[in-house]
Amino acid sequence: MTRLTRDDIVAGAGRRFARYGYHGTSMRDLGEDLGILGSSIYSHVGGKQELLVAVVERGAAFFEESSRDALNTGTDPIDTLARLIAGHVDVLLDHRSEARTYLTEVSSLDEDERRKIIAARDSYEDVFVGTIRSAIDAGIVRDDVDPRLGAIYVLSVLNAVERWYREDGRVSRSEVASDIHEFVCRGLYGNDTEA
Amino acid sequence: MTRLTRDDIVAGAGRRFARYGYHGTSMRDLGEDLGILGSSIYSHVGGKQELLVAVVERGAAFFEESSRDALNTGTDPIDTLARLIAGHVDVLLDHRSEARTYLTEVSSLDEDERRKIIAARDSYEDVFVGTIRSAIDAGIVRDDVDPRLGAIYVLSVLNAVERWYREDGRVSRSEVASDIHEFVCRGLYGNDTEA
DNA sequence: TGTCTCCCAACGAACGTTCGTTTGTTACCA
DNA sequence: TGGTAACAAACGAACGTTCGTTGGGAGACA
Repeated sequence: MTRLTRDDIVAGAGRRFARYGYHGTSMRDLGEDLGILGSSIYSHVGGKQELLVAVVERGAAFFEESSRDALNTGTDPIDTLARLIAGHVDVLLDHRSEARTYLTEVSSLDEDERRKIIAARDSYEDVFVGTIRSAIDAGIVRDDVDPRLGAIYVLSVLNAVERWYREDGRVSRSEVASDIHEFVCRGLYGNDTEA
Repeated sequence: MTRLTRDDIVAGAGRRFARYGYHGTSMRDLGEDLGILGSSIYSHVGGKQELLVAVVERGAAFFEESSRDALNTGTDPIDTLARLIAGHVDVLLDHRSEARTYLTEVSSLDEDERRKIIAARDSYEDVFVGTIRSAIDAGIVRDDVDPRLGAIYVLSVLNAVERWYREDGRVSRSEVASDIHEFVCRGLYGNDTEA
């Protein structure tokens, strides 16, 4: 029976929040997962809301880091978009609990923290918008695409991945990423394109 | 102060569940929305879980009806897909509370009901899968599209609409539907196609 | 090396509150 | 006058949280 660290508690909270939601999780439930009493959690953390903040901020940081990497290493708009997509899928599947909680429990955050997270989410979305806009300017993406709507569509497809992807399935995560990239670029019709 | 019907209660519950989630809603909260005491709700309904079931089943019925209409009136796979998309957007925006609760609170349902709803959701998805498969057979959709994945992508874009669409915005819901149709068919590149 | 002290994760009981729900009563409308 | 929507009070259970206590491990000193 080893002793737990604050990180253990936050990780456990993430798993619970992701599966049952913030309001569907009690401190005693969480303690049981961790093998301690609910009250013992307060040796590590100020309260339940503080746990949610910690989980959500971890999730936000993963996405932010991913988009920064894509912007730094992308050679052109479409390459950047491919990196954004692959990075998003990786974050989603490498950090499922934090990612899911980040995506679904924003409304359970207290006012101030919620504003911060919404701002972070908006600026992450802006990276997609800017990349698509650049691709339009470069003549790669058709010019009747609204960059903002396009970004929303791409992120909609991406965020849903976590809900249907099975780790033990016969399709790897990099295949998922490239399949999504192909879908959002070529669509269902997918006539040949020179890009 | 008119007296309320069971439908009023279910509608109010839908609004609360959609905004704050099932576990984030108390019977007293709900009563306050309706102008009565929380305990008075029990004059209309057996309990909280029964309210969730009623809301979710309404949501499921709307989607089921929409897909049936599309199948009955669609002239060809792509026309059917367009109708499925427009119908989905209409359900989402005409019945936001029920639709959102249906999409997000399945995990709060008791075992038996949850299984029923998941089955309903799967058979709704199957309509999209079948339509895409038909479109592949007809040579309209490229044959390297996995119909199941394609359906998931399309539904991912659709289900997200409710989260960003603003009724007072400058874009109508039918414009949303046709824009999404164009996106999922042609993608971002969107080279011309004869369809 | 032995022992002593301090630390702190974890306990277990209890706090006040809120939860979903039950019950008996009231007051209105058909 | 019968039926019932709504009230008001109360139930036990569960909630997030507090608090005094405990017990075992790490470092200091002899």
